[in-house]
Amino acid sequence: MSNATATVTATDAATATGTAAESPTVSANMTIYINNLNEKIKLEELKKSLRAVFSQFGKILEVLAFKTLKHKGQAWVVFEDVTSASEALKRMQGFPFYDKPMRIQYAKTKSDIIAKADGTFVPRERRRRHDERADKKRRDHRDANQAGVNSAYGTMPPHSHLPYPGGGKHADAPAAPNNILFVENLPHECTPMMLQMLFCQYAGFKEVRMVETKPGIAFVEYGDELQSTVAMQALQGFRMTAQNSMLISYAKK
DNA sequence: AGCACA
Repeated sequence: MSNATATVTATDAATATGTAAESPTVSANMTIYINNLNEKIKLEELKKSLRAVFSQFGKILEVLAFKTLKHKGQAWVVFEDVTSASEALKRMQGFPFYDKPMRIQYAKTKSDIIAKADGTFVPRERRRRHDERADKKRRDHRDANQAGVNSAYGTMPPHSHLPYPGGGKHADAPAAPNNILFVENLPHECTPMMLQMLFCQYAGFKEVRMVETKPGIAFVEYGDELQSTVAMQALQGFRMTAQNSMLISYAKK
């Protein structure tokens, strides 16, 4: 008996240590690092949607995402304080976003925007691994402007080639966050009134729509996508009956 | 898988 107890204790200790294996030496940070994001989503939309989904946890200072090979499918959301970041990390871990569960960790390092605010910012040339230090911004007389190709406005538009022939959405892409929720797995005896009682608790509620010929699903409309997102978070997985947990996603438009 | 500040 006491042996067993000792074993359990040892296991607990091992487990506690093992927990760190999920996020090795990364401690709390005001910035969360998200990966496993759907790489098919355009950056501007992705950042906007991340902001929509995460702003419920606190003020967001910045959302960063890049499309380079090394950084596809990843984003950083910078919160104003650590508490917001922690809450976001916990609550949104594994949240289905564009059909893929988000994987969230704390960022490994402090975001520039934070460092700038607290005075610890050091310009990047120091920490960039091997920056060709060609342009050290030397005080040479201004170099001949090379036909303007490197001007601030010379960058390629991000949409120079579209991944899908349709020019945008393709069949299996989930709907982007929007003001209308799509609710599934409802018990067949569920009525619009029952749903209204649940969904009208959240700000911006407008209406519930059900389709007679399609039992088990409903559409719930809010004033905007922030409001619909809050309701989704709150009611996701809500048990209507022992075998009916609501599955909520954004409606396709 | 991949931790940057375009």
